Amino acid sequence: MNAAAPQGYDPHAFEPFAVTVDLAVFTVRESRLHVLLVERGEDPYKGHWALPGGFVLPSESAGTAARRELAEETGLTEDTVPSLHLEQLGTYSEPDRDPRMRVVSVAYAALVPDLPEPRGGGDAASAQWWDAGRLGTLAFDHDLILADARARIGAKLEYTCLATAFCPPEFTLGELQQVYETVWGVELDRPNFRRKVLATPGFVQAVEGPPRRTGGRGKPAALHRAGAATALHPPLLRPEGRST
Amino acid sequence: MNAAAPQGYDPHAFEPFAVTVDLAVFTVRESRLHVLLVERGEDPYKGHWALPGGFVLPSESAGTAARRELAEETGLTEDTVPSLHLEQLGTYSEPDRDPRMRVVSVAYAALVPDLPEPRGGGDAASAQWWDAGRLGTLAFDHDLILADARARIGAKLEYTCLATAFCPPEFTLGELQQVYETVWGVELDRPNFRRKVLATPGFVQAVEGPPRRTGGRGKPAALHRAGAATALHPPLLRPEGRST
DNA sequence: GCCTTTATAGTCAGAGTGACTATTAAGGAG
DNA sequence: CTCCTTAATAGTCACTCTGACTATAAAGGC
Repeated sequence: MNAAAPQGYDPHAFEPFAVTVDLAVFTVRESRLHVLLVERGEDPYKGHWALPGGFVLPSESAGTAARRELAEETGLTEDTVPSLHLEQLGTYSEPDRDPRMRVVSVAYAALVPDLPEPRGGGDAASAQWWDAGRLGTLAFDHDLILADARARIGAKLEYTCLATAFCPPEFTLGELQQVYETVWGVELDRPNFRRKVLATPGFVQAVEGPPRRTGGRGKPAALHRAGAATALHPPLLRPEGRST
Repeated sequence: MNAAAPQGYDPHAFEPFAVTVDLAVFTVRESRLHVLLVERGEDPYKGHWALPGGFVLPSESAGTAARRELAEETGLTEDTVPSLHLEQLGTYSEPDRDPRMRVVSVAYAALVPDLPEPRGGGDAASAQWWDAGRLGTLAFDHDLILADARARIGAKLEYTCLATAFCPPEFTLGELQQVYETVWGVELDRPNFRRKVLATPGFVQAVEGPPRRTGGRGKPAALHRAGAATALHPPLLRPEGRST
């Protein structure tokens, strides 16, 4: 049995699907990984929390739709969003994943710095940050998507410079280390982390001048910006085993 | 502008899409990376070569459809296919990627050992292996998909035990090294490669008994099987830079 | 001033790797 | 049968990177 001759299909013989995007938007707040969720107002799963998302419009690619949804849900202006890291995770297509109809969803993971509060331009009045470690059961297959997203992000921190996406434009190495410790759920040795980051060309660049960090106690830290590099070579491996 | 209230969509307000799967099926033949392609018999791109693929049926997930197509195109029996490595690459959804209609395609990469010849059970009479290094322009956005697939496979060889998927059930370390060299396009030092593979628990396991490889000249090599491990820790990094 | 906290500098041993050299065991040519 | 070639396997050595520490510097709180 075959759906059609290879690529030589009849334009009228296709099955209609709805295509949506779902977003796993992560941030680090108070040393905890947080995810942006929206509360469902209708059945199915009324009252449950779900990943934000929506339909892919006829004129959009899935990536464009994801970026649009991200802007709406976070309340960020359209000119801030392009700088955010948005990454396609995978596509979820089990026939029964939505009880009402056949919906195929392209999942994206987004990494944002600690934002004020979600409510902004979008109509997602009930959007809210949740501690990713203390979640109940989400709607649809969003538990699975979220688990995949966390695994992917954790793995990507190992061999890319992605961690800076969680930080504000200027940050200290201590803050960057916090990102790793929070996402991986481990503690890292501070001098070793510092040595590794500084030894990787293009990971971070020191901000000139004597400006230093205020706020807490202890010696002020030098500020850094994200560098031009995207890959980490050799990688910064997690203490224990791996995932993937 | 928003496609719908977050997840609270009207079942009738969706846009219809066709959903297909495209497969990048790789193998290593004669020290060259090969891809399985099919020739298009109809416009658009009539006469061009394309990745095999087809529609996702109403009762299937994309993964199920990909596995079905893989069985059809390679002519492998249904009971062999489950053991093959099949991995979701990503979803391609540019609005104009198919000139006839809106088609969203979920791409998969498959790794198979060197098979006799594709033609088998399927109706893909024109399926054929092509040297991945000497390809013309493919139909649709399949050049992009194929490039992404090669990048993904190359990266995965670094930190997973995936290379054994290209090998027959029993193989020599030299054959395994060939896989790395072919996919990465580099030469590796034989003793070092051997040391690394044997030092990774669960990567390969020696086949008992004195049986040894016949065929070529030179000292016979011990045979191995794929081990239980899936991750490579620490990774086997490519000599030069990275991709991703 | 003294203690606490955090940033930064530096040390040292062990694991892992790249670049080699050496040895063993086959087939093929004379 | 030998010698030569080829490929597998064993072993060496230096260098890099990392984990585990120790030490110093610079802030705030008391």
